[in-house]
Amino acid sequence: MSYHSPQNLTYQLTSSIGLDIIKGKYKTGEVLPTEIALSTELQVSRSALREAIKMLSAKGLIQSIRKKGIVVLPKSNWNMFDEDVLRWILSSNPTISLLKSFTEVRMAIEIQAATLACVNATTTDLEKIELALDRMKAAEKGLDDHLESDIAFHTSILEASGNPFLSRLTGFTSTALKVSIRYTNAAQGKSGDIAMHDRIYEHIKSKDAEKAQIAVKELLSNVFELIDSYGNDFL
Amino acid sequence: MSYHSPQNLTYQLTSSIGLDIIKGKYKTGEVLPTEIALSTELQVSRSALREAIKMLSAKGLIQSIRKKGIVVLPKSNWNMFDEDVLRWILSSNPTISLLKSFTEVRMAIEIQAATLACVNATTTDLEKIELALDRMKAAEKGLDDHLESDIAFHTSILEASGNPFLSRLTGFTSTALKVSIRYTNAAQGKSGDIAMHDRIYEHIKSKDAEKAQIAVKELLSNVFELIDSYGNDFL
DNA sequence: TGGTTTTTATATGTAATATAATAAAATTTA
DNA sequence: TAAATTTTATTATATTACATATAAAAACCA
Repeated sequence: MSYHSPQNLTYQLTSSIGLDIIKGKYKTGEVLPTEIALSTELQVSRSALREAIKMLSAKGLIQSIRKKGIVVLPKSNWNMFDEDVLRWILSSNPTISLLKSFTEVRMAIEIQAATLACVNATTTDLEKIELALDRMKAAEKGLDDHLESDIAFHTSILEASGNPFLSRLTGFTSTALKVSIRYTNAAQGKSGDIAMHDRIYEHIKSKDAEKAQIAVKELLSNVFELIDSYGNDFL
Repeated sequence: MSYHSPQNLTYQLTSSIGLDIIKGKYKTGEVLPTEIALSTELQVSRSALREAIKMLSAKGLIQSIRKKGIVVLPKSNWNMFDEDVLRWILSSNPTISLLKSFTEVRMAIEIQAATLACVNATTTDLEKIELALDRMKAAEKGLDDHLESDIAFHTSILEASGNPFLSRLTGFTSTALKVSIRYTNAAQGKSGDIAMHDRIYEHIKSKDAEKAQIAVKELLSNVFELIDSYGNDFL
């Protein structure tokens, strides 16, 4: 899903410096080494480095100021909904608290998406949700991938909402799912899980917004509990 | 709030090309003119142009591909929660439907934020909300700015949520408010408006999540109706 | 002819260097 | 000492050159 070639030097630099910032090598308000220092240190041209710096500033991590240098912006400026930023944060700092925050946002977004889907979902949208559900059932029998089908289910609801902002949060949700599952290790195969997903689908199909909301809330509350119980082994 | 100097050439290019893409001058899948063509056309160096291109690709609007060129990515890749992208979209295409979608997202986000604020808000957080409320009341008497104080109120609740993702959506909400108000022209001065804000604050203060949720929902439903009624004059 | 390989052209990727603009720091001057 | 001036450090912009990947064209071959 990364739309930058990883072999691209500029993007490699972006990731590397971005990670350094997120890991706290350079803290808020601090200035990075000068462009010349950084480019010689990393053995790349100043142009390549500058392009990476521009990408990071486009994502809200840093700001270049003449004569002063490249300063790290406060976290409140970081584009948390940028997939790169999200991935960098999670790959370096996947705390339980962050996973919970993730789930809280999912709760807000997915409940609204389900509600809107009850009104706006087209036949095609509904088919996509059902298809994802079928894949989840197939995964139970080892015929498909648990994680991928689960992601497909949730993103198809976001898309069915008919809201362009919600439907572009598919990357957020899929990242959340990937990380949650990697760190809680559980989720899949839990009995009753499919049933809950099924219920969400049925309520959306029958356009019962209230019940759909409750069903989504129930499902995500379970994720919440899961993070709490399994999560304590980590961090 | 823009953290790039507007006099900065690279950023000017970024905005200009970004707007062109959003306005549909270059459509999804199409390739932009080559770097050399663009830079000569715009009378800037190739380096400056390339830096702008990198910023746009960091925001998910385009992707540079060797030999093929700079292609416009589908809208599903655009970072809609990036403030630049948001502003470009709204300044060129402020449809009623988009304003409604905005409000739907606010609904999702702010209800969750209020709920969490009931649990997580610190004394300082509550003071900030109250201060914003006081400013709104002052604005009623012409002693403060309506829009600014309204924005302050809503962002302070997002911050009080204690959720790092929600608290970084302040830019989204403030943009939504600015645009909504510019295009509906109304909202401020509406009797009962202050009262509703007051109620939200009181419920958060007394940690009554359910009532806070209802109050936020009520307020935003009003915004919704406002867009519907006033909005039809536009678009 | 039709498919395969080789060549060429083209666009982005990377590098190196020079100069401009600018804001902070240091110095000079009244 | 305080204001004006100069120096300096850092990013900003421009220019040029070359590298590299690859799509398209050309040449080749069975």
